Amino acid sequence: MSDLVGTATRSKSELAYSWIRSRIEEGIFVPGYRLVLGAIAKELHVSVVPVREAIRRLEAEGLVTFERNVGAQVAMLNETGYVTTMQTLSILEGAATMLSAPFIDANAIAAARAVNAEMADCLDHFDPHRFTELNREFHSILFEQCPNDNLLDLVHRGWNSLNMLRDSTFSFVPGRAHQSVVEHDGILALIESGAPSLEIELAARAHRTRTLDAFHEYQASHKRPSPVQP
Amino acid sequence: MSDLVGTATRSKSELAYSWIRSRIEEGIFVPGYRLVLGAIAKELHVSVVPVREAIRRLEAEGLVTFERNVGAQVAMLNETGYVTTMQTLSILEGAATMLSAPFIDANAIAAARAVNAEMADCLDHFDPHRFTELNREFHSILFEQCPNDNLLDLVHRGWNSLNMLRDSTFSFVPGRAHQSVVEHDGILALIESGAPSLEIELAARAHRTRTLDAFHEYQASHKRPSPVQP
DNA sequence: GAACCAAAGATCGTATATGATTTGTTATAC
DNA sequence: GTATAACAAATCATATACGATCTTTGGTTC
Repeated sequence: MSDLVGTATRSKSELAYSWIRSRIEEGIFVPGYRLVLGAIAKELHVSVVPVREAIRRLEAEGLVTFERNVGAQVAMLNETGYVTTMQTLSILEGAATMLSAPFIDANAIAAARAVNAEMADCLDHFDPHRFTELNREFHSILFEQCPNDNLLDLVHRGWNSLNMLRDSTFSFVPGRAHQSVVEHDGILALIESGAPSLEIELAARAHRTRTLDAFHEYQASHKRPSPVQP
Repeated sequence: MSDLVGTATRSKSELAYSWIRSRIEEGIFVPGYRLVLGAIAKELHVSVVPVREAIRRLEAEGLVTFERNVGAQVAMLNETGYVTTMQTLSILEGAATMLSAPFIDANAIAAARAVNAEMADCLDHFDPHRFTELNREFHSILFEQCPNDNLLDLVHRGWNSLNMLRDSTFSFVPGRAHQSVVEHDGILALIESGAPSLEIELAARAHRTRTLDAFHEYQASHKRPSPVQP
């Protein structure tokens, strides 16, 4: 409705796609939630065909799992899935940071520092939701100039999958969050100083790897509640 | 038909998917070839719905491009697409090699060396097709043990896209092919010697990067024929 | 009471049909 | 001869309908 100069008419499949996707991102459709074609179709006043197409697209992007003759549900990463995705992200983000570094100017660095400072504030005022948001923004600034679109695409895909656990219980674990803020500053300083690309890459990668380690510690001390299964 | 103990009954969508895909891989559907839903459906004696689904899946995998109300065609990588994909592959394959290294035993190394030797033979007997095949096999042996499935998946996806140019004119350029054989040996030696993981990763990545450089040189000297547009 | 079987219900998979959009073609004006 | 407009053909997008498959429920047997 509030489309500015958007596409003339959005396809029904497109509509279903963005509708489901935003529901997932907003946490309304939690991991494990069953996506029933007919129900969604009825809700959106379209037939099942475009809904089916939308769901398969979401499946390809890793947000949804689909089983033949059984149906679709919002993806639930098991622990190994989480670990491998984080590991892959450490590789991809490291490389993306390295490739972006030469194109990041003083303005971008200043903007990133500002975001990072606000993240620190969030820690004081205990605002996990905003913190997660800012974290994403920080990475966007960092990668916006990456000359390899293909690589960026894979990074976003990884973020998608990880959003499955975006219950902000973990991403705001004080220890991890604080570490994140500090290391962000470190990476920015490296870029600013014109450090060798490999050094930048390894720093960025190590950051993500330490986040993964923090996740493991967190797992060990807290039992995660099992996801809702409506 | 010659399914051994395959799925009870393959879905039509699955059928269409693998049919189109193999046609692309065999070079029957060349880059730029238009994929008309109705025509394929008729050919396979199915309706357009599963064909449409197959095509959108291929689109998600990067083998096909699709435009609303216009149709699908086999993807054509432009030069920047090729470069970015190669760059991404250098990163992914490097990391995969590093992660696999600890799990590659003497048998696997021997097998890889044998494949590599046959690749050298192919150079003498000028057998580009077999060479490409062996190259893939070599990489399979190298990555089979990678503990990160997610990463492997991305590598395969990259290979898919690159297959678009699998006209074997380039992959068999003598200089590049010979270099490839030599460097494969180098990587195997590194793994065998128990070199640090970072060293292994960088070697593997550098190999792919040099392949990309070779591509550029090749481009400079040979004008690629523009893809067929039926 | 537990295990098994059968029938009902829910949901998916696909064929067919029709409306919507794009592309190609022909005729007319200048 | 070129450009434009109207029309025709091709193709895509989606609704509807029905058969296929899985899941669940209720009953029966041991």
